[in-house]
Amino acid sequence: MRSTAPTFSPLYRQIKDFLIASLERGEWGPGDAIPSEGELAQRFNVSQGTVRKAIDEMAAENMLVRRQGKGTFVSTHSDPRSFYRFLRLLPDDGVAVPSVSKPFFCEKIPASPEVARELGLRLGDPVIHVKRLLSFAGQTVVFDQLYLVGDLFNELTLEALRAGERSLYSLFESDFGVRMISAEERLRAVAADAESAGHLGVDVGAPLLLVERTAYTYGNKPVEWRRGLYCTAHHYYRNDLG
Amino acid sequence: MRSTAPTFSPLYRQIKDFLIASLERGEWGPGDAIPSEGELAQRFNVSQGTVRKAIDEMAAENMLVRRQGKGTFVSTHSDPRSFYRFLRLLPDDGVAVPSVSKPFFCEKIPASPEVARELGLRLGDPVIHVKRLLSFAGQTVVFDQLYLVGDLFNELTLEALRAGERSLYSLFESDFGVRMISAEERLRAVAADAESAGHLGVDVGAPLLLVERTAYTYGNKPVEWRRGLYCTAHHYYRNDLG
DNA sequence: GAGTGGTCTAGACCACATG
DNA sequence: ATGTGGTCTAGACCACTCT
Repeated sequence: MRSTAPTFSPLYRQIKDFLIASLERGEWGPGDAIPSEGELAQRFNVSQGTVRKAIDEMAAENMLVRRQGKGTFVSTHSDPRSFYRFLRLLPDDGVAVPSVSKPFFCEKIPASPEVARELGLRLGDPVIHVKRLLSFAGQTVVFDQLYLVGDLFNELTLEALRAGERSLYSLFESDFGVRMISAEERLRAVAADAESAGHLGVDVGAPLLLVERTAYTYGNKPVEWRRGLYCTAHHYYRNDLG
Repeated sequence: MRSTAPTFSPLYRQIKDFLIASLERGEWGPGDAIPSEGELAQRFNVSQGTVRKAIDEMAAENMLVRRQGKGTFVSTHSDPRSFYRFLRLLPDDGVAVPSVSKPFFCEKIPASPEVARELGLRLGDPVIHVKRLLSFAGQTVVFDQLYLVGDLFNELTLEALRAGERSLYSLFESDFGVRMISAEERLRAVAADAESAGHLGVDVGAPLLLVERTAYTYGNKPVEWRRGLYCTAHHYYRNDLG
């Protein structure tokens, strides 16, 4: 790891970058343990403290999860305690409830100007358009429209989406090897149009929370753009300003 | 340090707690430099690395700001680069613009059930009720109603609120010694009522973004509850899911 | 040059999980 | 008993800022 050439990034950051690249290559799958700090230190010829600092940063960014006595593990969307953190909607009483996803539309289309811009594609590049509803306790609360980079989700079908009880991101991770690491959301209040009103069981013109999300995988590469309409009559979007 | 159970907290955490208590006591004011890592290490009879870890955590929580070569400083809401991070509203083009706050109402009232619950007060305890408008580029975009713990903001008047160009939190910090450290927000889409519609220049029933915020000072003590109505016709609420 | 935070090392010991 | 992450030390040197 020590390089003779003049380099401007500290050792622990080079190690972090190497580990991220390894994750990207799929060297260790979601839920797997990565090598111990001691072993990595030997492998890179650095002290354990240096490896530790690299892993600390990655854990802070939710790419890895440390568990004392057991090891360090690759985060996974299947594990609620580590990677189930993108849905911020809670019922009024604040008590989280399992959600049920009901996809009902899936089609490959050419990217519109808006979608192309948000996903960093060229106009007309293939994207997968998905529509789904989300329910809490039997009540439909969210109408989502997803646009996925076509090259990465080539064989995605409605049947595949409907299989299993997993979250979408968990499915993307296990079936397509695409892991969502971070996302940026833009929120607005809008009036319900006819389609949304029908899906959510509200009147046309009723206020809905519009949530537009761009989701990124390793290297801040955008892979999903999503437009969700949330009915906030009995639920709210929670945000912690840390 | 703890008494409920024989659970021991690590050294660096005890040091962190001590530093937080010092900040709470006002030992170092906002913007001041705290003692250097070396000096603190001597003072506590620990190694510099242990002090460092305590400060690292506090910097990650935005209580302190490190500046290489200069020192470590107490965060302040007056400094845009460190503590001006609670307003998440941006114009559609994404380019931040300075905001102008126009308070127009300030009155001491007894806490309603809702306010008492959110602020951890008893029903009827004194709170300060403030109303203000926020503008971007001459356009009124936010109608805020604040409820402040009365004991901490005893002499707050409309004149004081109007003095200066500072943000409210900057004023609270310098004039009342109350520093907002973290906050929790709950967002909903609602229809504009008559008062809000008038202030924001929209029709009654137009969709508005309702943002309810509880803000906390040191020790997670709630000191402000706020209900804001955002007109999101040309602005959006930005949220990063890290 | 003096003082600060930032990186890195080598080694010790503690706390937790598992066989 | 062994292996893992978590804490702590003492000291070295680097990078940045100011005088």
